[in-house]
Amino acid sequence: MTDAIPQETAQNAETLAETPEALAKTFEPAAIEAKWYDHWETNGRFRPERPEAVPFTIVNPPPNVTGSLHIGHALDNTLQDVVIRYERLRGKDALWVVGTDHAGIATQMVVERQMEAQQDKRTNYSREDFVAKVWEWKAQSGGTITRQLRRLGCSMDWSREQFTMDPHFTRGVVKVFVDLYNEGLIYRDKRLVNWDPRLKTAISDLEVETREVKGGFWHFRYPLADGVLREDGLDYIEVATTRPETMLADMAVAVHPEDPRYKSVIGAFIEQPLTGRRIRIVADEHADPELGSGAVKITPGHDFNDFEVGKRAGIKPAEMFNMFDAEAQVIQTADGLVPEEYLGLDRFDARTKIVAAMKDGGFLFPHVDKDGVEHDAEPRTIQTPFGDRGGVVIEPWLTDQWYVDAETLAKAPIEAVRSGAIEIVPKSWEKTYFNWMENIQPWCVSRQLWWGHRIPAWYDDKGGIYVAETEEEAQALAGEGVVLSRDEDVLDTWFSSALWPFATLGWPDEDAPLLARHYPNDLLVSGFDILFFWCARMAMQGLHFMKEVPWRRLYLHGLVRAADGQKMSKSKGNVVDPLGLIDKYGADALRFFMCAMESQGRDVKMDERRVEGYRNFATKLWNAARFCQSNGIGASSSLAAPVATSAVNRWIIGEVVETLATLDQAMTDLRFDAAAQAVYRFAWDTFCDWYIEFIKGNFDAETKAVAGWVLDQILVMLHPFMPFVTEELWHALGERETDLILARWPEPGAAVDAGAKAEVEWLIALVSGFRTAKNELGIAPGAKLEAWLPEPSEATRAIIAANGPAIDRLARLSAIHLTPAPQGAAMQVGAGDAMLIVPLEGLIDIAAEKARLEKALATSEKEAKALAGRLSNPSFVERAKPEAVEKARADHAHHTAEAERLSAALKRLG
RNA sequence: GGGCGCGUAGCUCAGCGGUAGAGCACACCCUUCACACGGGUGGGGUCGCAGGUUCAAUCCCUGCCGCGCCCA
Repeated sequence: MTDAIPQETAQNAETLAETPEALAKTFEPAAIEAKWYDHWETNGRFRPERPEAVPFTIVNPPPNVTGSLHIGHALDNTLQDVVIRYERLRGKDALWVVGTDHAGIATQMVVERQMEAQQDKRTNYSREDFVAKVWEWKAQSGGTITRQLRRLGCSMDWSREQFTMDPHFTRGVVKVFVDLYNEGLIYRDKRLVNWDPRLKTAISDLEVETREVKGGFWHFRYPLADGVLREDGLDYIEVATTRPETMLADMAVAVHPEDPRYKSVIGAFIEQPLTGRRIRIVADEHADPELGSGAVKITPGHDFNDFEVGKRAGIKPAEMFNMFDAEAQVIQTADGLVPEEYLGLDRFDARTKIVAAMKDGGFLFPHVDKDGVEHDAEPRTIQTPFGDRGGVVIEPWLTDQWYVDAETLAKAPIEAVRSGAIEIVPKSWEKTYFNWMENIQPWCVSRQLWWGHRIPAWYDDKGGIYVAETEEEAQALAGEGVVLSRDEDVLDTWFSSALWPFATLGWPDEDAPLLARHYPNDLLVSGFDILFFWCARMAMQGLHFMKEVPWRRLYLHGLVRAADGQKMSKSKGNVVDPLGLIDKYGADALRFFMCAMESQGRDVKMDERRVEGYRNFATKLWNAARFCQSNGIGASSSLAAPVATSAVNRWIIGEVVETLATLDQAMTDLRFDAAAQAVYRFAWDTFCDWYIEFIKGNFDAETKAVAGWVLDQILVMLHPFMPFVTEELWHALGERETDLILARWPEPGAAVDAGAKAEVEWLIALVSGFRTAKNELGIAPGAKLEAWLPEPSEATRAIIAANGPAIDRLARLSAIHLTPAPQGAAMQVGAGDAMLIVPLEGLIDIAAEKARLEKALATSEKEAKALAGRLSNPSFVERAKPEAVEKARADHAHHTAEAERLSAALKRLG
């Protein structure tokens, strides 16, 4: 194409394919992929200089530096690459930001695991030395996933690759923390957090997975103190719990204020059996009279519900008993009442021991099952919180942590989606988004880790807090001579990745040139599984700091599942390695599969046979190009469709126009499946199966020009989906002024020619009709026949006259006589309004031909009858849309005429 | 308990008011000079079930059954 965008035409000619050589018979992806990727990247093709062009921006969800490419990345990145390549071809200044995430917990775990393997551990090092080791590890192994993204063909701007712990990014993170603190949107608070006793850090609500675990419900006798009796005379209260060990930190027993069983003892005391602690009976609506005994033990320091009950009962968080250390082993409570024998026990060992002690003391009510057998506990399924990384049971633990006022920050993002400033695609996710955003809880952002962004807060020895971007500034705030120590904790990784859409563009530098041009981003493509973790938080921080939405559209795709529909997981052993699929079928085939299967709102089920099918598609295209090449059809020199006179050429140009419209619409709607299907059908069904067959043996100058042009349009339209094979063919077909990746999106400047379309469709009907008839009558497909067509319409006569060679070759008719047919048994084939007669006296099975025609007649009659029925219904004619009535009339006429032709044909057979 | 989604040909999936499609698989034919990773032809579906709205429902509404995910 000569109409390439000027600044890209000056290319290094040596890097382009030399004089076209004959293509090999089979398409072998591996060598081609490596060659072109390297060519694109080293020649800056992913981000050409286009200062005048409309910007288009996507930021890539940064994969963990620890990661390697899994099938979900393959889906996510394929979709982004398709969009970016599409927009780049359309001439936009397309920027695809790429980088990796430091992934605090995951990365620290990886390095610690390596140390473990060498009988070493993190705490053998200073913080600085350990962090240095992580950086070393990152330098060594951090590039795995970025290399793998290249194999997928992703055209990211590697020249600006980012890392969330790059100095400028860290500056952004620190500024955000300090600014939010100064605005009162970040604060330090003592409350219960989700504590992971394995990783020894707090985690956020989102990082907790609730799983069902088989557990027990133990019922205990809690004796009333001071000789108090209940109204019914009993001297104890029965409490039940799924976590008996927490009784070491019990601070109350709660009963419903209206519960008649306990009303009289509200305010009295319990003397706990094991600790001897005196705890008060409090009234609280949290206690459900219908549930168990109606009384619940309250451990405010170790249970989220109890924490609230405790606060309502006037217990301050600082006074709440804590009975666990960071590893969830029993420690002494502030009142010193935990018996020696429990100290140091793991929480689950403590549970066993406590149950035994209570039982021995006669304080356990056994559970009697339906067979009358006694058990210590009633078996129950317990909703149990687990850490998503550490995999152990989460312990609610009372600590000081940093919290973000998410509720305030969520307001603008909610409004942005409501107003349409952010469009969520598919729309069905909006409800989930609103539901979460509107019920959002304070976000705990501090993590007790070493790898990450250290919190910019300093403390003096009197508990004063100084938050500043640097130690000097903190010192200035505290005053000279005050001894400060920095907060030991780091920030939640998602706190930093929330800044990805703008910190990657240079923020907070005021003169960052990319920022104004590429923020807001145009689109974000992400899995729905990180809608809350990442997308929602980007929206919060983006709107707060940039005062604008981070992206105009948010596309959420599903998961890639195993062939049986199960979630892929290492433990199930059903993971499919995308690189293995690329090795086997090529990156183009895997990419096309991902697109073809990506219909909005549905998970993608892995189906290797489909990947294979799309590999076949690439080969099909390869061979079509090879055929064209061998017949002198090559690179087109025009963006616009060539001038065409023949019907077949005018028809195929119209088909390009229609395909392009379908494709553009699908891309606008982000319907990747529809887009892929449009190109697939055009390339295979229309171009290969019909157009090429029509032009075989007739390669005049016009046809060569049109064929070359159409093939080019296929390459351009298919390029976003299958970049490698298309780029290879692009160059193989002739000298080019630009690589395909920077070519121009089709602008045929032509329209559909209705006459040509009707003509070719008549020919297709003729050819198909003969193929079917021969097949059903057992006539060799290659047999050449002669046909008679008495009294053809003018249009039909013209088509036959103009398409002699094609009719001869495809319909395998040596002649169509426009005269009355000879008498005798004949095969009869319909095409449009014509019924062609092929006398085959003695050659065909008349019964079979009769059956064939009768079957077709029955179909036509059935259709005609159904339509007649509808048309005779007055309410249909009156109430249905006029177009529907019109269509029904036309269809009815068509089927009636068809039925007439078929009965006439049957009559001729006798 | 609340929310979302799914149930369409043997399989994987489109379609979502005018009477059902694709790819693969299957059957039959074809060593046609681009391609057997191919060409041609064909069989196969009461569109989960039951009601309702409508001239007309796979498509809209209600209920039910089954499956999955998310949040309590």
